[in-house]
Amino acid sequence: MARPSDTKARIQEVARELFLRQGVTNTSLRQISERLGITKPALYYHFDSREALLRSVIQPLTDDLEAFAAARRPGPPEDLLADYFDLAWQHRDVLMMIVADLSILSELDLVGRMLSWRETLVTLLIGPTAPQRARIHATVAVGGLSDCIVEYAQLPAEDVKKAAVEAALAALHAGS
Amino acid sequence: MARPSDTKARIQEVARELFLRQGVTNTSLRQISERLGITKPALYYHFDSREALLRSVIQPLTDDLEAFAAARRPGPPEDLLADYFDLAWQHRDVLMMIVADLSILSELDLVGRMLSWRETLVTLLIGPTAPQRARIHATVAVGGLSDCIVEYAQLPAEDVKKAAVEAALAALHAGS
DNA sequence: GTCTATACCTAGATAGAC
DNA sequence: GTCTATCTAGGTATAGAC
Repeated sequence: MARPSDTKARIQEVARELFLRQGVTNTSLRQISERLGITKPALYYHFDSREALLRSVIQPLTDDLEAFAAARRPGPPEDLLADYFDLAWQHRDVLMMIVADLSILSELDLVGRMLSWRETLVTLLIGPTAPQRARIHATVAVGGLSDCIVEYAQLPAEDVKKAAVEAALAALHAGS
Repeated sequence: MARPSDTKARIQEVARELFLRQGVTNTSLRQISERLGITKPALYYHFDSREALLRSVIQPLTDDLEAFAAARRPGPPEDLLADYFDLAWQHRDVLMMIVADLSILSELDLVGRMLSWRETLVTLLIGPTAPQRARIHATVAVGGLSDCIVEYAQLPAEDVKKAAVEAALAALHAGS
């Protein structure tokens, strides 16, 4: 056991679990280390800082969002919204963690990237020259859709997806 | 000047300003006291704890939400959504503060009350017996509307209100 | 290469003098 | 009503033993 760097993976697992269950701010390095039966400073051998540890927990989500924004081409809004839903749904646990403590976005300098991903999605939905009214409609669509991910995380994915995407589409096309 | 308890009001002002500008978590009692030219323990004469101080900053919003939920009767969704928009818009600075650090909701035991207000609004919109699909539509509507308050807080209220309410209405009635 | 012991800082909070 | 002094708990980080 404990092939050399099992420990690093075990730290990530425990950190992820505690971050999810009791929030990022309310989880101390001491708790994590005690849970593992090692001392606090031992964590620093594997991670440069608490921030680096947190970053590693969030990375799967940011990687996927980055790839989505980079690879996506304009297309039918229903497909874009559905694919965005699927991506977010896959990472709904980490999303809930972030929503519960949005200050981690600024801590990790993720605010800009988040805005840029959202901007990309909105532009894919309504095009680059749309007026502000359409932009607000798109914000209701994307924002409302995202809220459903977190709010109905424990329901069957397909039910939530169908209803949420149709509502988002309606918001997008409001008054046209 | 400094009628005896000016100081309490001055503390609130400074705390509010710092909480808004740099976030609740990132604002210490030391910063607040230094800004006022008094010492940290002096704050404790006026407020029992940091939490009590934070609570007093948020209170105008919670009072208004409480009154809204208590007094409102079912009516046309466009009126309900418009009135809810107005109320939230009035308190958009405090709302941004909360959104930037949602963990303060659980710190102040406000999660339950928030859910209950939202529940009340949803029920006013779609009635008490509506199926889950309608409930999800309403969540997109209310969630998307709220997102716009925070995202477009610096634009003219009327422009945002018109576009956001019409998109929320469309989401609410999607597929019917 | 892996972890322990330890140092040091800042936070919120309290006691008691003035 | 405000101050000095101090406490405790937690945080990050380093030096060095094994």
